[in-house]
Amino acid sequence: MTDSTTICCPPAADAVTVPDDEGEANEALARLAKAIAHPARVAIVRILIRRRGCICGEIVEELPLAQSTVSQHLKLMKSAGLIRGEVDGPRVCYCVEPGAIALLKALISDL
Amino acid sequence: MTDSTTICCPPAADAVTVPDDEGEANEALARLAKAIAHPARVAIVRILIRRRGCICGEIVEELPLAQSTVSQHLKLMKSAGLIRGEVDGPRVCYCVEPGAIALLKALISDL
DNA sequence: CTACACCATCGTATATCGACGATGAACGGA
DNA sequence: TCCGTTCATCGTCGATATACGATGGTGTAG
Repeated sequence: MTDSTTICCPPAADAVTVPDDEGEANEALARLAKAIAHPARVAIVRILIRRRGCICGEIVEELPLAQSTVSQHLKLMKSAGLIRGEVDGPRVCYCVEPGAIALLKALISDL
Repeated sequence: MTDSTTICCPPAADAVTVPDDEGEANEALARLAKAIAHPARVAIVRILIRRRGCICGEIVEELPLAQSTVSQHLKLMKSAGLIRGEVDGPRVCYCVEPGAIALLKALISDL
């Protein structure tokens, strides 16, 4: 079974909890905005959303960047809580964290 | 006439044009996201939205930052096209660029 | 067990950010 | 005209971002 779509990728986004405190909301928005504040990272997020299933090596193939550079971008977004990565044998399965995307959308639209 | 609300601050956001090309959309989203990828800048944007009128020295008073630091953040957001600044005598009137906010919201919600 | 594929990490170099104090430029009021 | 207010810019410093090649670690296949 090498079908990556069965490994990770949570079901869907449930309720989003926007922070009450404005300072916390500012920090959360700044953190998530920074996570996509680069064209390559926006492209990665789009890829992860488009293919519901997760990937990693395929991302490298779709972008004009070195493998180490893509890995760095993934690490940055993972530490920001925007994406998730799970090991599937020799490969790693990345996917968007649904709650984080929903929170980002809520924080932006509440502006 | 020192009423700053009469100086700048455009009427409202009209139609938003999201770029067709995905690469351009990625760059636009990354540029706008970077403009708010800092808690202080999110706070500034909120201030500019809350008071419909524009400000500048008042921003410095509301934030725990030096005047030069606030000026740098304003410059960064202005060069990103997120805000606008018009001279009103000795003071400068800042306000949000409605189209840019609308574009940001559209790009995020289209994710 | 060996070899390969996949990905993370390290090390490096350059550029930008983020903060501050100090200085400069523009304008209005006395 | 001279002064005070307001804001931008300069110079500096440490921290972070961005990119790459090289290396290492882990798991699968043969």
